Amino acid sequence: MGIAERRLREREELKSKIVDAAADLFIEEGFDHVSMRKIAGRIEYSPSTIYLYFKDKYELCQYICNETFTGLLQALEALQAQPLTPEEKLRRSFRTYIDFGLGHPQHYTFSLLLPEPDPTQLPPEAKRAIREAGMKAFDNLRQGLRQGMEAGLIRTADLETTAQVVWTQMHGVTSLLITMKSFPFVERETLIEAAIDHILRGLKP
Amino acid sequence: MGIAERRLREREELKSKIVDAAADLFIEEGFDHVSMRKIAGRIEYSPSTIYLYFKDKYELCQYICNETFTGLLQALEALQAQPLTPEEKLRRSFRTYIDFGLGHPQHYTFSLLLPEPDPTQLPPEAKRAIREAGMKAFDNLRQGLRQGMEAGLIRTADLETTAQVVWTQMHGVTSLLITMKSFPFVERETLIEAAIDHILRGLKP
Amino acid sequence: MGIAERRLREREELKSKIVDAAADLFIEEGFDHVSMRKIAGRIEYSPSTIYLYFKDKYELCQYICNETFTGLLQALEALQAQPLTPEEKLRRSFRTYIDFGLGHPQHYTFSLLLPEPDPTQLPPEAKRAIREAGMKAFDNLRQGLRQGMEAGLIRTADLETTAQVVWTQMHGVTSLLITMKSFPFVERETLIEAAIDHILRGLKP
Amino acid sequence: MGIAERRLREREELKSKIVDAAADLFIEEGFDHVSMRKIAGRIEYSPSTIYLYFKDKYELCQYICNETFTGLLQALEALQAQPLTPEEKLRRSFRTYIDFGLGHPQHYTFSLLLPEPDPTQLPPEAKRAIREAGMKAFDNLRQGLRQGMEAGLIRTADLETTAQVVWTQMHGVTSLLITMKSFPFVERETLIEAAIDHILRGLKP
DNA sequence: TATGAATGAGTCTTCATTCAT
DNA sequence: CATGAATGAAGACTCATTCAT
Repeated sequence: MGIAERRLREREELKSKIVDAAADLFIEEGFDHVSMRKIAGRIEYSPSTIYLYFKDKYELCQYICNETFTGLLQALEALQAQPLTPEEKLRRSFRTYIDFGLGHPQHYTFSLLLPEPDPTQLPPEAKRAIREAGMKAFDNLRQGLRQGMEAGLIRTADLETTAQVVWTQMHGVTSLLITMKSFPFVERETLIEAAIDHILRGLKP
Repeated sequence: MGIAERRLREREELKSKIVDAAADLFIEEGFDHVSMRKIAGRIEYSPSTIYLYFKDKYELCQYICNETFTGLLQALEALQAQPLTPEEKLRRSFRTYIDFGLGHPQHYTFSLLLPEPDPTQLPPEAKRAIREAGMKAFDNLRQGLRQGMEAGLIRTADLETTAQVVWTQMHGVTSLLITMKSFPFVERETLIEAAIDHILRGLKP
Repeated sequence: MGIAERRLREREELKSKIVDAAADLFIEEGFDHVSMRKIAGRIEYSPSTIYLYFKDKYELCQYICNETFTGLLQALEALQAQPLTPEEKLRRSFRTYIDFGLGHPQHYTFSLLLPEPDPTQLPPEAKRAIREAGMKAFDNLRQGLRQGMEAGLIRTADLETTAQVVWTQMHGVTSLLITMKSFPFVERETLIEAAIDHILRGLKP
Repeated sequence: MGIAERRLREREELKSKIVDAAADLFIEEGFDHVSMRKIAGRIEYSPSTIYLYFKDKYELCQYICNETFTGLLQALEALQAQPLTPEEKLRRSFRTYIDFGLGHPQHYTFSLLLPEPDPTQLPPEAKRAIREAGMKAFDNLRQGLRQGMEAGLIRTADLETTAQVVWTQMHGVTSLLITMKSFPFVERETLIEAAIDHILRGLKP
């Protein structure tokens, strides 16, 4: 059985290698300019090997995005578990969201920045799967805001609308900082904190 | 003379056709998936014909973007000319920006949503040209905020930071509404107005 | 009739312009890289205008080559008319040939350097016409050698063979100097004179 | 093992096929008129297959030329090893050079006949590589002449100039016989021998 | 006479994918 | 399990040429 185990382990390792190489390339070159050849080249395997692990380019993408969005969700949930004031939780979860986006720009882009109808031509089913984790993260935000309203920290208003507005605003900073690398933004830290302050101020009762 | 005029008109018409077809395709498929062939096919001309009107794919893009950004700028400037209170001007200019983005989603996308390093590999010079009009529009926003601060309508803070934050927030709604067509947003009008209110509230002294 | 004359003159002038521009481009870029567009662009006329003067690219070429070979022939004939010793005539006609080639490298190339079967795909009839003048020039050489033999300046041998050998040798210097621009030849003048000396020495009785 | 061997052999065979087809086409149509498509068509493979064997058109060319120039060099070196008188060596090396050119007309053309600035637009580095073997062959000639001078068989003169003149003369016969297929040359063997005699006579002390 | 418009055939090249081994 | 070979479709772009005006 040692043999079987080793085989399995090796299999997982190669899959990881593929995913990592692909993810790096997404970041460096963007989805459309990542080719199976380039991925294969980077890990020094043949292109056809990738097809033993992923049905096609799209499945590979889907896998990558799922994998990292799960990361966001976990970070947000970990936050809930911490002994913080609701306000602090809120502020920190904004920051977590933004940092996540900036830390995984290509996945963020892939899932939230690309316009529909889908320029990547991902099969709809794949796309749905990719966005699922995003939805869960959104849910987390909604819960946080609800608690804030219940605690009187946040002016009462339609929860869903409020959550969506807040989301758009977090997304605003995140995406422009990714997108407009060459824009002469003020110091990044300053901008992010100012944005978060602005959002919170807009939520005050 | 009638002849020359007709020729010119026909030329303009075909140019329009090309631009429209290209813009549509950008919307439907994204920059990287628009090919000269596809554009040509859609208008039932030969691919080489397009080259009589645009030097290359990049020039075509640049043209499209310039064309519409100019539109935004004009709309914003028209607003300044109107006899409105500074606050009203501000609110309306937010709305104008958002509506513009939603009304020209692909141009907006093309100019503001695409991540860098540039997946389109537009020559930097072209990119710069495209963004110039955007810059002017941003300038317009900055002036509006300055007036607001001077009039005491807006809490005093670093003008540049404030302008950038506000921009990210307008961009947030605009881009998510474009990007996430399938997300179960609340009624669009409600969301936009809530977002603008939220931004303005965050600006209050 | 003044009008008709002017028209004719203008026609000839434009034809000249075309031919000159084309010849320059041949020199600069070589036959295969000269396009009708480029020629037209250089004289600031439209490509289709050229077709009013030449049936196609090949006819244009043919014209150019004929034109300049005629020049070689004239130079050689002028030499015959001069009061020179047969030996001097021979030496000078070698020099004339070589200088002509170096002075019109592209025409020389076009007519004498291109391998057959014809990479330019000139219709055979056109090619024949181009080479006709070359033949006349060769004839001139043959006569010179015959006179040399008759005068006892040249070792007697088969005239045709001798003429052909001499031609290949003149062609050797000429063509390599054109072809191998980057080869570290000794000083050009030295090389040419040495080559001519060598040819003449080989001809001595 | 048998499998791997067969694969390797098949690979070499296809590579040969490509090279042969390309070389034939170069001969028939000239560099500029050889397209990857045509090569592929001739061997009944798809164009993209060629790219599995050669990076691009230039690499293919370079390969072809290198391959045959190496042949010239070897033939010349083999000659040096033979127990011949210096004079005989000289005469035979002239003959070897000429025969080589006539035997590989397209490679000869490609390397020595094409005018510069380069109509083929080979990247300079490729061109350099191609010409290197040619240079070595020239060196071989120079050594032969030096020995001849030292042995008193050849009139003493500047070695470099002499070598270059001799080269141009060998090149003269070779290239005209390639180029002017339709010229009414005297019997080829006669011409070649006469040319060599002529060269040697010119070298006599 | 001159031209602007248009095109079809052709250029090199890249890529996702399949298949036999 | 992994791969090397092969391909067909598609990519941007150029060019000689025709034709109506």
